[in-house]
Amino acid sequence: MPKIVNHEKMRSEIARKAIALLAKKGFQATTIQDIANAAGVGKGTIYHYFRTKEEILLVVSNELFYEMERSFGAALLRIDDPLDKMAALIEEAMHVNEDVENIFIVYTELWLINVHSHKYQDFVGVIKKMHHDLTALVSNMIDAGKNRGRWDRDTDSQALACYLVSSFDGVIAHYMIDKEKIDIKKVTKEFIRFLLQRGAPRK
Amino acid sequence: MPKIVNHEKMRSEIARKAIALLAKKGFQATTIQDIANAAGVGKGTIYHYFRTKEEILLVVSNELFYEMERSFGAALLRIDDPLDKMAALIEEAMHVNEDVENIFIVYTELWLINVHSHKYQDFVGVIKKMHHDLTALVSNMIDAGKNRGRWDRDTDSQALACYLVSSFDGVIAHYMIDKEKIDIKKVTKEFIRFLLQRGAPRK
Amino acid sequence: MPKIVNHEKMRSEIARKAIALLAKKGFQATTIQDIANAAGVGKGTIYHYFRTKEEILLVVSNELFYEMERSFGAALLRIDDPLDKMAALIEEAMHVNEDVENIFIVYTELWLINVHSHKYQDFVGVIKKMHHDLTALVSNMIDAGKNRGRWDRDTDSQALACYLVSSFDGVIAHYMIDKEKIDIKKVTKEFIRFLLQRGAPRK
Amino acid sequence: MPKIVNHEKMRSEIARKAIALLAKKGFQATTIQDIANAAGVGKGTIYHYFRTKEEILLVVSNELFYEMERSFGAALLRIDDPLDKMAALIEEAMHVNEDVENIFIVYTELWLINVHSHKYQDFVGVIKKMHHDLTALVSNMIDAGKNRGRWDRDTDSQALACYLVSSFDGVIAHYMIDKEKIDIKKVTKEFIRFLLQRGAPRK
DNA sequence: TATGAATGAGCTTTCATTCAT
DNA sequence: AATGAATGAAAGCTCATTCAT
Repeated sequence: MPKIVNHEKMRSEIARKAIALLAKKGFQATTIQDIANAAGVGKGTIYHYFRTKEEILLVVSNELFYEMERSFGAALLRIDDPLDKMAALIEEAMHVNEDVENIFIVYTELWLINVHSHKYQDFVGVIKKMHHDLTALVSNMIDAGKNRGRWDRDTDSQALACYLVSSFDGVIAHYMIDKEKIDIKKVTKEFIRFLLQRGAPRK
Repeated sequence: MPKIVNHEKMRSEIARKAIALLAKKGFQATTIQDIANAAGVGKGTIYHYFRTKEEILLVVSNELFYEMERSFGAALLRIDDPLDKMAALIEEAMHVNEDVENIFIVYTELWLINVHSHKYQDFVGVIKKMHHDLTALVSNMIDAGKNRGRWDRDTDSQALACYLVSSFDGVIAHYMIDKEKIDIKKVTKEFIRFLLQRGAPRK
Repeated sequence: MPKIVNHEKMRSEIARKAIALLAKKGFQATTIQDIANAAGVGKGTIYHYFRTKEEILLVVSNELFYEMERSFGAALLRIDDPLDKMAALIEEAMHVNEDVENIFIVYTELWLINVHSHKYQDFVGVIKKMHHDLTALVSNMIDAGKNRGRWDRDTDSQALACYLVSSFDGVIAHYMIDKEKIDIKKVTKEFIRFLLQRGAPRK
Repeated sequence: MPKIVNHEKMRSEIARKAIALLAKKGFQATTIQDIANAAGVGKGTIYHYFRTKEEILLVVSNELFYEMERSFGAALLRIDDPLDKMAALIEEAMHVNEDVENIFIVYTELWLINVHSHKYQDFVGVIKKMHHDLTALVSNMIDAGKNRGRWDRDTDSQALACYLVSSFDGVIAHYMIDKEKIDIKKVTKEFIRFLLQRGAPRK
C-alpha cells in the first residue's frame, strides 16, 4: 500500500529546507544530493516531487513570497497613521537578519537567472509581485499623507513609491557586503527622518 | 623570437570581450571555450593569460571598475553647483543602456559569488570601492550644499549619501526585470525633485 | 529500493580488474575510461567506489598484498625442514608467470610513485610489509637452521635474510627485461645450491 | 650568422640536467618547460635538439650509462685479488648517495616504460648492457678465484654472477623506501662475509 | 638559431537524471 | 513510494608540439 503523502506539502517542505542551502552555496553549487540530505530523503525521492532541479527553484520562489508577505503584513497590521506606517515599513524592510539575508540571496539569484534566460520568467514573478504590492502600499500611504495634509500634493505617488521600494534592495545589498563600513540602522534612521521631515509639505 | 604580445593588454582584451558573455549566460554557464571563441583564440591560449577561470572574473571586475569610473567622471566634469551635480550624478547612475545592463549583471553576479564564498573578497573589492567613492562624492556635494545655504544643516551627509548611492542599484535591478511597468526616467525625475525639495533648508 | 551491492566487494572487483591494465599501460596511461571498460561499467560508476583515480591504486595495492600473501603462504604450508622451506620460498619467489609479472610491474610503479612523492606513503606500505614479513620468515628459517646445526652460528640472520629477500626483486626485474639471456631457473637453482651447500656450516 | 653549437654536446648537457628532474618528479610529470628551465633555454629550443620528449629519455639513458660505468670502473681499478675485487664491487654497488638514487630512480622508470611498451627497447639497452658487463666481470672474478684455489670449483660462475649482479638492485630498491628499517651497510657487510665464506672451496 | 605564444587533444571529475529493486 | 546505483555529457585544465618572428 502506498504511503500517503501530501504531494504539495512535501514540495514546499523540501523547497523550504533548500533555501538555506541555496543561500549558502548558490543554485549551481547546490546538488540534488545536498537538497535530498537536507530534506532527509533519498536523492531519487526528490524526483518524485520535482521533475527537474529548476522546478525546485520555482517552488522555492513561492515559499519566499509567502515568507516575505507574512513578515511585511505583520509589521503593518497595527499602525494607523500613514506616515508612521511608512516608517514602520521602511524599518521592517531594512531589518536584516540571517533569514532575511538568505531570502535576499536566493532572490538575487532568481533575479540573475531570469536576466540570463528570459525563458524562466516565472522565477521573478514573485519579485515583481512583491515589488508591485509594496509600491501600491507605499503609494497609498503617500496619498493618505497627502489627504491629511501631511505630504506635498504635487508628488507623483506612484513614481516616488516605486523609487522608495526599489531602493531597499540596493541598501541591503551594499550592507551585506560591507557590514563593517555601513551602519544600516543609522542609514535607515536618517533616511526616514529625511523622508518624513515634519513641516513637510513645503509651500 | 616568439611573437611579441603585451600580456596585460591581452588580459584586459579578453576580459572585456568576456563581459558580454558573462552578462548573457552567467559565469558558470560561460565556458572557457566560449570565452576563447569570443576572443578569437584557442582554448589553451586563455590559460596563457589566466591561471584559472576565476582569474578571468577578477580582471573582468577591474575592467568594470574602469568602465564605470570613466562614465561617472565624464558626467560630473563640467557642473559647478553641488545640487545640480547631485542631480546629474543620479541621472547618470540611472541612465541604463545595454552596456550598463551588462555591467550591472556581472556586478550582481560578483556580489553573489562573494556572498556565497567569502574567500573571493577580491571580487567585490571594486563594488565596495565604487560605492565608497560615490558615497564620499555625494556626501561632499551635500556638505557643499549646506555651506551654500542650499541644504538642510541637520542632515547626516554620510548616512544620506550612503542611502542614495545604494538606492541606485535597487532601482536599476527592479527596472531591469520589469521594464514595461517601470518608467525609470519618470521615477528618477520624481525622485530628484523630491530630494532637492526635501533637502532644501527650512525657513 | 536501489540495487543492493556490496561496496567493498565491488571496490576489490574493480581494482582486481584494473591490475592487468595498470601492468600493461602504467598508471598514468590507464584512463578511468579504460578501467570502467575493463570493469564493464560506466565511467561515472567508478566514482561511486573510488573518490579519485589514486584511490584505485590504493585498493589495487591491497589486492596485490593479498594475492602475494596467499601465494607464499600456500608454498610454505607443508614443508617442515627450515632449509627446505627456504629453498621452497626462493623457488616460489622466483617463479614468474604472467600474473606475477603483472603484480611485479604494478608494484614497481607503486615504488616509483612513492619515491617521487612521499606523500603517498600508503602505496608502499604493502611492499614494506611484505618485505618485512618475508624477512622475518627467512630470518626464522636461518635461526632454525642454526639450532639444528645446519647453519653457521655467527651469521646475522636478520641482515642476511634482508639481503636475500631483497635480492629476489632484483633478479626478477632483470629477468623480465632480458628473458632470452637470463635463465632464471638455472640462476635460482644455482643460488639455492650455493646458499644451502651441504656441509655448511664451516668450522 | 648562426651561433656555433655542438649539437651532440648540447643534447647530453640538456639530458644531464634533466636527470635530477626526472628522478624527482618522474617522466610524465616532468614537463618540457621544466627541462627547458633547468637547462636555461627556451621551451622551443629543446625541440632543436630533440624531436620528441621521449627522445630526451633516450639520451638520458646514455648519460646514465656513462655515469655508472665511470663509477664502477674507478672502484675496481686498483684491486688485484679477485675476491677482494668482488667485495669491492659489491661495496661500490651498494654505496648509495643522492646521485646514485637519482640514477636508480630514472633507471627504474626506464625499466617500467620498457615493460609497458616493448617498442622502446632502446630504453633498457643500457640496463641490459650494464648488467651484462657486470655479470661478465663478476663471473671472471669467480673464475679467477677458482683458478687460485680460493673458490669452490662446483660453482656455476655465470649463474651465480647473474644472481649477484641482479641482487644489487633489489637491495637498493628496498633500502630506498625503508631507510629507517634497513641498515644497508650492515646488510652488505654480512652478505659479503657470507658470500666469501660459502664460496670458499671445501676441504 | 632561439624563442615563447598558440593550439587542441585528452584527461579527470562532477552531477542531473534514470531506473531496477 | 522510496531509494541509491548507474550513467555519460560536459567542463576545466595541462602540456607536447608547432610556428611566426
